[in-house]
Amino acid sequence: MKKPTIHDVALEAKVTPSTVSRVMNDSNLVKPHTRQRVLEAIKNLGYIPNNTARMFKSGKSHILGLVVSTQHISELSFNAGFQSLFKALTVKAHSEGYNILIITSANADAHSYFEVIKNQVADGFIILSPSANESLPALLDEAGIPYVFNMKYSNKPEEDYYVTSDNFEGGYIAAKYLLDLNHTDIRFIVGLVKGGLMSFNMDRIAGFKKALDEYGVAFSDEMIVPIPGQMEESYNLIHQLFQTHKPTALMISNEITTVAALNYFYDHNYRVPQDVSVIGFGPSEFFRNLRPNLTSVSFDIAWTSNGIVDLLLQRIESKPLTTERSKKPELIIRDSTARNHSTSQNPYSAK
Amino acid sequence: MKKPTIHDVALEAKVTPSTVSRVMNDSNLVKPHTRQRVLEAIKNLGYIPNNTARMFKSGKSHILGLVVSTQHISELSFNAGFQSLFKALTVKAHSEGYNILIITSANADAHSYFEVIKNQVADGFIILSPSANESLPALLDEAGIPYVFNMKYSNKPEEDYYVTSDNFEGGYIAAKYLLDLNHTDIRFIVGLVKGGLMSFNMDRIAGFKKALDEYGVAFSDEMIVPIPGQMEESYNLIHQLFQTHKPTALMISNEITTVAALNYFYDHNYRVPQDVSVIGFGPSEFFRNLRPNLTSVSFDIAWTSNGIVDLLLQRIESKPLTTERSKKPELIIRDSTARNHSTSQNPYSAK
DNA sequence: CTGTTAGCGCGTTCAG
DNA sequence: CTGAACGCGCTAACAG
Repeated sequence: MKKPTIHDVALEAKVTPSTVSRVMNDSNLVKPHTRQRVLEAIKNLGYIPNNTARMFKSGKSHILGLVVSTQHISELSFNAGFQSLFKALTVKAHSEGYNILIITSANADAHSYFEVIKNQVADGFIILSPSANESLPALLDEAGIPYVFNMKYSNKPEEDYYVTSDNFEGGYIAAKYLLDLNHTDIRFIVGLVKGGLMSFNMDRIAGFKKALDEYGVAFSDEMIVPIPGQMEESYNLIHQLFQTHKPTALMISNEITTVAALNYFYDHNYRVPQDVSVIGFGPSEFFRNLRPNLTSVSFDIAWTSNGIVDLLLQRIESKPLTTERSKKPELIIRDSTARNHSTSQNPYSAK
Repeated sequence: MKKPTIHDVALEAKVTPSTVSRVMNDSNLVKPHTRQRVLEAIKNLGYIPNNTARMFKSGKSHILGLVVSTQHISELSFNAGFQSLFKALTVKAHSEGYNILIITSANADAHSYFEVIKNQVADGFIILSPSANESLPALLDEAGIPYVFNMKYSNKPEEDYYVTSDNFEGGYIAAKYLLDLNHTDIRFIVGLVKGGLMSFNMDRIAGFKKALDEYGVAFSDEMIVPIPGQMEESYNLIHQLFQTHKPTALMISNEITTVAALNYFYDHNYRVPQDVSVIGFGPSEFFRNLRPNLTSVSFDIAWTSNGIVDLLLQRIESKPLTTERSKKPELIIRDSTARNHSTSQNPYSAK
């Protein structure tokens, strides 16, 4: 009835548990004949080693905790970036002999995150899009828990464990391309988490500003449109935006809002790109499968994911940290962007 | 340097490990003053209990293994059903005090699955869309490993642990609605896994046939169009299909192919629903956010997910199995279906 | 209320 | 090549 242990196998095979252990771990210190007997006993009893005990004994779980906010989980649909990340992390972890444990926390403050994390079994943690404040790394460091973020976290990158796309560059190349197409009346729609901007959006905005600056176009706060929600809320806010003033070009920092915008344009007979140019941010495959095909700043999420896992494993194994932290994205030009022929200027940024 | 153990805390607080353990587990058998001392020692040393040891001791991991094929993982984008399931399972498991461990297997045969599963730490397993053959339940049962599938698995439901949507009903109501709209030239596109039909698609097809039968429309094999692939392959096969013969209505059993079909129609100026009616299968939110809004057979994935977790926990805790195994889906009528005015008949099913 | 004792299942010494 | 002995960190049973 009860599950057989290594001891039961030992009795059955007329050896000691040590020998069974050696067989289980492919030690070559076992005579073929003995091994044979043990193997048979294992089969007879249907013995399955207690993995918890093995973890306990070895001190390694071969599990990586993937920490995501419940908000993030609930945004899974149409959130192509998260999907790709999740997929690539899983595949990479698996190829390194690790499994992914999903850990969610309803509250995203540093203390809640830490509480949840420290009660988990994992060799290290991948923390996605932390909106927790800056004390989280300190808590984790103090507890000796290895972790890696998927974005810059503090303002001191040299103390920071993360692997990310170069978001500054992303904002920059998107804006530059639109400016080249004679757009100046641009809106940059960025997601909000709990009312605040994530670091990656701040970086994209900085890149956006740099491009404007290079082209002598004045920046104004109205160009940044924060969208604090999901599909429906995004849709409504796009509606509101276009009721007030129709920009000639949109940069949209998250995929859900991008879909919402395209749906809005479809429903209201705005033509993309004739009436409005649109640039998305995220994994290329996603935008290729939208209609119209979307010009997008394309992040190499497989690269990021591999880097995150590599860096984390280096930390876990106390090896030198050789992983590159950042990679430049690429602008993929498709059918959603066109030259601006109107004279429409950002009404707010008139010099 | 080394992480402090319960023993170190005991020394620091001048008590025994048992007392520390009591404090950690909120036992009320500790004098407030002693508790205070222990709590301080814990804080001073930054003590974090060894979760592996706790798991080992208690024999429970509070982890549910989610077994998915690597193929499934790689189809994550646009696979709304899987996304919803994943999300809802995570949320539900979390609300029950469990975490989800992602387990993937490149090979989907029963033996590979079993090998992977038995080397994992989890109290039970949720096995998604198993394409493994029927021996998997037997292997699991023999090893005493609790599991639940997300679809009927064997042909003996009474021996089967699963919670699913009623797929027969799904196929039936979709076909019936199209028949009511005067469509007879219908194609039912179903996904293929490793060249075979999953049980849920077989059920949907059976429902489809029943409706045809009720309306006196002859079934022919050509009405079932297997699509063995992802976005691009789906797109090409839709193209091929419409080159050969244009049906007046499409039922599409998976979301990726649905998107591919809509993209194909967009690219080739087919109007939905004027030129072709389309019904999707999956979670409602997904189809509501497509353009045109898609009529769909809507599965209550939250219900299914909750049921899967409930049933699994009942098995884990050896409680009576009270969970319902199946729920009828609902047909949500939106903008992608219209009455057929042509006289086009399924050329293969002419009586 | 607190301490003592014992053991979960396994792997790794160290002897032989 | 195999066995005996020990301990990983924690908790539960039993004493006191």
